[in-house]
Amino acid sequence: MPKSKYESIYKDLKLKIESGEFPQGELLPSENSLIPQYECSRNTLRRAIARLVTDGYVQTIQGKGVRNIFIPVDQASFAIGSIESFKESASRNRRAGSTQVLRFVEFTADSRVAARTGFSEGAELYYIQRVHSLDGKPLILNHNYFLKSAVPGLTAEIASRSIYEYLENTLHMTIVNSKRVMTVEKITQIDEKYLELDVNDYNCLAVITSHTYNSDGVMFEFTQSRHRPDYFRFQDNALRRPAIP
Amino acid sequence: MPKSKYESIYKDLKLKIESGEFPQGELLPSENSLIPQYECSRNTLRRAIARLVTDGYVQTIQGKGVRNIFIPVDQASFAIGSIESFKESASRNRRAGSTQVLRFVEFTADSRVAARTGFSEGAELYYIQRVHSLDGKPLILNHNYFLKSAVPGLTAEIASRSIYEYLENTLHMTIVNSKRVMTVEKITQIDEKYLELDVNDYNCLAVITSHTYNSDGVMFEFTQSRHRPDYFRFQDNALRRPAIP
DNA sequence: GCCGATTTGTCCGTATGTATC
DNA sequence: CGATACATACGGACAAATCGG
Repeated sequence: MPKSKYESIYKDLKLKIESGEFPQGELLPSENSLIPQYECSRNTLRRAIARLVTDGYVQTIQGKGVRNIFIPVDQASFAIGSIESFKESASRNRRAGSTQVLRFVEFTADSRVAARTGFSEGAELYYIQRVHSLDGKPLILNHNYFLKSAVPGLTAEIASRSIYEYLENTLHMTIVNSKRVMTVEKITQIDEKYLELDVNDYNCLAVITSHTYNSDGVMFEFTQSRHRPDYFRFQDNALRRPAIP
Repeated sequence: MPKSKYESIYKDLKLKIESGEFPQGELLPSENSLIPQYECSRNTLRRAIARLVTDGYVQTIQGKGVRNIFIPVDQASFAIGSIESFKESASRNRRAGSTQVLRFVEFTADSRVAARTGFSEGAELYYIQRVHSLDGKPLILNHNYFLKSAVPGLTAEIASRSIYEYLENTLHMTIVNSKRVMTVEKITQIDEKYLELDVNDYNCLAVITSHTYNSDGVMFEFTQSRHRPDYFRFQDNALRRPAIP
């Protein structure tokens, strides 16, 4: 049940590209030939194609056509540019994911926490510490801070399944925007313990710090994800020129 | 001399947001009030705003308005989601950047190189090894492979300044798309030497591997960038729902 | 080099839907 | 409920780039 026409066209084209229906490296059928197939206006088709561009699936070339530059990636990876929960990543990569909740506390942000997370001082927060494992191997240590007023009723039980599923399906919250910063940091004793690392092997890990906003423009989540370096792999598709359509 | 109307509107709004002309966390003037100011159609204005959304500058909320969620970042960082040369990053962060060319060779891709880079076997390539420094401190060790047929006339002298400047201003090539993968790897002796690292300190670094395409859809560059971990910082802005407008 | 056909890029005006207040 | 604001969709016009004759 796609909400909009351009989205269903986008999904259909994406599927056809992934399945190899369009030859790799070649041009897709022209706009004018696709428009009657989808029974849509030119703008609507172009919108669908614009999304394929930002996905890195195709490249438009003025005067020539739309080139299919899709390359399948078989390795497990996390996507950049889109927000994905661990559970979604696991299922996309067809792996068995599991989550263990180490800590679940409610507290009030003091000045130190406020400065670090971006929440205001005095805000009521949940702090959740979790380990995500794939095929039984611990890969990610997560430190989550959620704004209680925006995410009421969170429990350790929910945290052990999927917080995002709860936010979207139960609270009907719309997650929109996430500002993320990636860095590399030294491992701590906590990392060593829960990610089963050995300092003599890797002595640092990949850290992703994110501020996430809901559709009301409220920052409701601050998270630090600490990734095992040997299983960390982030993908990105960067555009130099246009960016939108 | 902005090429298009929507781009100049985008730049103007972006500037006004950065300069604090619109209050932080508040709504921007509505579309209908901005349209007469820019003397444009609604579509054109919405296109400009859509780019601000992907930049993480604003968030549109149906029925309410467009919220300014811009937060200035003062730390030096590299942008994800857009392609930027080292020289551009340095100047954006107002730092003194310098580049040292360690190796500059021309060779033919054998099967091993072809498999690793994605170029076809037998392709004529440039291989360039460079160190980028900021304020005299070596930060990035770059291994570049360029397709000779697409990037003719490259010299070590050009490589010591800016290859992208040469590509765009002299060869008039349009760089469009770059697929990137970020990982964390152990440091090698080469890294240790040129990035002045100490294995007893950090024993790994951030690696960004990228395949870059020009406007003809030709992959003309394969690059591996190895970043000093203590100065590595990548920013990203992720969108969960739409992606385009 | 020119010209015309094709193809993508930009821009406009309008109508309708949907969410917020 | 009506007014406001953003979201989707359509159709048309012209510009710019590419390609073949």
